[in-house]
Amino acid sequence: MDQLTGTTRQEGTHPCPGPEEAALLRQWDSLSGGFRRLMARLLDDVEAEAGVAPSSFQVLWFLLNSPDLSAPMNQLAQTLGFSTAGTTKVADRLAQAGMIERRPSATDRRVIFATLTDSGRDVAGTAALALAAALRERVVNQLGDDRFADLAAMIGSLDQVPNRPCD
Amino acid sequence: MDQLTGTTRQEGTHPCPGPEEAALLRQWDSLSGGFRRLMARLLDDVEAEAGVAPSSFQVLWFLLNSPDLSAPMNQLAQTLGFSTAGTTKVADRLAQAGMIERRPSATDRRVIFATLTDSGRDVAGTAALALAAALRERVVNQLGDDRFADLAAMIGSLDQVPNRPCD
DNA sequence: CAAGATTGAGACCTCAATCTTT
DNA sequence: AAAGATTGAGGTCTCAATCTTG
Repeated sequence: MDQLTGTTRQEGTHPCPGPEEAALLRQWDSLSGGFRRLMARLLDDVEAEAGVAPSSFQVLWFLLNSPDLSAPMNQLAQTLGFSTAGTTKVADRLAQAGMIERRPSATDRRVIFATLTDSGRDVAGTAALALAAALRERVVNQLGDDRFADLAAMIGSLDQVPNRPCD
Repeated sequence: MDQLTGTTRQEGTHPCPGPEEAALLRQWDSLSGGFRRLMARLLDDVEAEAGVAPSSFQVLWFLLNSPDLSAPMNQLAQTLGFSTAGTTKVADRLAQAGMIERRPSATDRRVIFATLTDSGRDVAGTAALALAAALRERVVNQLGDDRFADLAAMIGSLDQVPNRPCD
């Protein structure tokens, strides 16, 4: 029994997690699966009410909270967690649908600003209301306000970059 | 102000969430974003150590915990949360890589069993150990055992299907 | 050369249609 | 019919390469 890894490893056998690791992994399975299903239900609600796909909605909501209802492609990629290439194509679809417009920056001609159109503003608001309603119904009402806040705080505490040596 | 929806809706303006909804949505943004980034880091660790993609790992791990190291395609689709079509192609890749074999069922000739090969068993074990290690380092050690259990329990309580009338 | 954005090729999943078996 | 599995077409994202600007 390897004290460091918890592996039970014998000659001629396969590497395999011990009972402690197995229990941990099963917990993680239900956690990640549950979160994935929850997310899917919420986004399905949004798509049913506002007719907008998840990644598109994330862009619309970000722009709705941005000054002048616009932001450079760069920032959109960051909030989406997408590559810049993927972000370009999300923006293509939104522009094709008439929800955003592309405007080159005056100060730095490399950057392109995405700006909400009037119709994009409507869709963004409608979708946001739909998500908020679904959240209250499916999450906050089930957990209670404080446990929901605990949940958000726990995940947030895990999201700190551990690669900042000292600041 | 619409007491029911929290919308501030005036003539000639756009639908837009009020301050309460906006705060809720921002909380959700950081929650879902944090979870997504966490998941990505864990699965990157697994892929770096065992060279196996997320959906493939999920299948391998499920088979490793199944009797006779095998399960029908049907069950794989359920645990993946994929369509049966998508599951077929994940199995195609795993079979191509020599990690699983397809065996038709003796009792019901519609079903196909996916079975771990010897090499698949190795990869599954290695990947599981890698994920367990990453989980301990990035999650359990940060949160503590009980808060991690709380987290899993909260998400689990949200995962009950609300469409079961009475049982 | 580095940074921002885009393009094309490729990987992965879904939907609709199909085939086989029950 | 209905259920299990597969196929082909289509949509979405990533990677590598490219182009432009700083």
